[in-house]
Amino acid sequence: MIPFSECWLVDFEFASPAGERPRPLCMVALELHSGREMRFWRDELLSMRAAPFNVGASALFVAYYASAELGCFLELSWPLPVNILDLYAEHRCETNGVPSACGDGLVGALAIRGLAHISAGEKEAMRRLILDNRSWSEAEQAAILDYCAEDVRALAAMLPCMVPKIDWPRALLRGRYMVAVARMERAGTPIDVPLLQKLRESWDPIKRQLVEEIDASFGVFDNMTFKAGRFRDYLIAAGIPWPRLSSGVLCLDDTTFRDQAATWPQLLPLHELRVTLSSLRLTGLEVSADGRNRCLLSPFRSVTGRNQPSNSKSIFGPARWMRGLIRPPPGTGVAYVDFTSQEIAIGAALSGDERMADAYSSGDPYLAFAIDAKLAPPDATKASHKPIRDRCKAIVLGINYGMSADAMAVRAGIRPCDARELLRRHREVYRTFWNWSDATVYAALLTGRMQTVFGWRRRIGNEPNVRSIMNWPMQANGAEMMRIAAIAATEAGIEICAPVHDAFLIAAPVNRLGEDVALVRELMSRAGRAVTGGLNVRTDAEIVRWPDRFMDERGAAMWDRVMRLLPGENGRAAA
DNA sequence: TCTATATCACCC
DNA sequence: AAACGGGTGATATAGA
Repeated sequence: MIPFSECWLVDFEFASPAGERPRPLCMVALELHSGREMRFWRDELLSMRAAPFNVGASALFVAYYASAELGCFLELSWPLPVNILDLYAEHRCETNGVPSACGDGLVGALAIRGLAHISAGEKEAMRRLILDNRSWSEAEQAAILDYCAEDVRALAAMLPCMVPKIDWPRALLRGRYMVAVARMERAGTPIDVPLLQKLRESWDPIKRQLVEEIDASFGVFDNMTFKAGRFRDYLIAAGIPWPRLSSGVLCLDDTTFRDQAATWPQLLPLHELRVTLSSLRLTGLEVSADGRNRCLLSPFRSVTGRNQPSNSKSIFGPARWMRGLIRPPPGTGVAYVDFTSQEIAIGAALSGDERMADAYSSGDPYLAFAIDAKLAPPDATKASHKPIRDRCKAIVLGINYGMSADAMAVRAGIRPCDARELLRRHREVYRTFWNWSDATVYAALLTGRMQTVFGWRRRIGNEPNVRSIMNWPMQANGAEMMRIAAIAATEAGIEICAPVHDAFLIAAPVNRLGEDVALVRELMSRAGRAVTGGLNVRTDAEIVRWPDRFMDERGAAMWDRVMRLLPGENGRAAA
């Protein structure tokens, strides 16, 4: 039963060139109970000041991937629907964890429910016609509207199948998140376009020059590509032994190179060259004419319910140093506000382990573990007990991922037996957490299901990965916390440029930036408490005002290196 | 010559 | 037996 008197199924067709906001082309809306249908072409939509149907409290707005429709609402400056049901989000929630045989698009979602729809080929043909972006003949307009109406009828067919399984309050919360997604996708991240242009133009010649210079003494490149065969020949000639993978091919990863270069320093320039060449990817970055990096956030795409934007299209995808391209325009600033050790807080709260919660609340859960485990005295500090704190940090972080003692030993640079001992102490000190974690894993394996506090679900497949199940509550509830914070912040009028898994980049005029940062932190804290049931999840904020550029300190060295390669004068990193 | 796969690098 | 969770994507090499 649908608890609304009106139920409008809506689909827009629109074009959105890389990085640009959507350009609505047409819309079809169908009311489920009465069968009333309306169709509008672009010019009519532009003349309307609000949606031509009820979007108030008594009506339900239904769409597939609603952020697209809501993005069109924002573009048209229409008041947004109060109640949103996104069948994409519900489809994902219902089938999450089961490999999707036909994908998670509208066609696939219909197919697994035994509902026929137009073929993917026809859909592609129509998309091409729509993206053609010219003026369309009357016949073409009619064809596009028919196609749009076809999708709306598909929604009408799918909705009754899904209604019995819908958890309304939570489904509507997910719908509300899709508004936040539309707003974040619309805002985008400000980019230093002139510098980006320069990098794009100069990179190829720079690369060529670097390869020529450095490869002169190695001869392992063929034009611009590294050849494993030639490298092997070089190694033989130079008498350097080299590790191989089980498949027999040479190990060419960063760690192996670094280790080998410690013994044969002549390899250092080659290693540096490989690192430099592989780290700059600018071709896919979607930047609009107004200097904003915008891309689909792909909400609910991962098993944990996290957003999953394309790494090449988003500025937060590639290596961190490239974030130096983020630069607020004159008169404005940006802030990167992230949850501090979010997953530790969630684990402590959901398990009810007060000792772990205290460790989190102390501000340094790693040192607190060292003290709790009696590896450091109660008055130890980060400075006084750095080595033991570092070891404990590696253990605590590894535990999140279900890491083995051996892997932790490698990471912490300690002996496996010492890592095992630290792990044992962790289980002992935080027994409540471990009992909960073990029980959660058993329950998941027995029932084949898991769920977050706000109802994001996961089914367990045939070959469950226990480490994945162990980590899922932390990551999935973390994603939930982010969704709630995103809803609250966007509804409060904060401009969120992008969500970054446990952080937001926000933008504001400089005279309001401080206030906005304070507000977003308060709203994130509230979202934290909503998920943890009261434990305060702390946040950190990094503020950048024009004319400075954004910089992640872990990327500053590489940024400077690249800037030195560029011809002419270039701004240094402002951390 | 094109495509599939393995490997690697990066993000949180 | 493997033993680090969730991802995307580029590239080099093998195979059709």
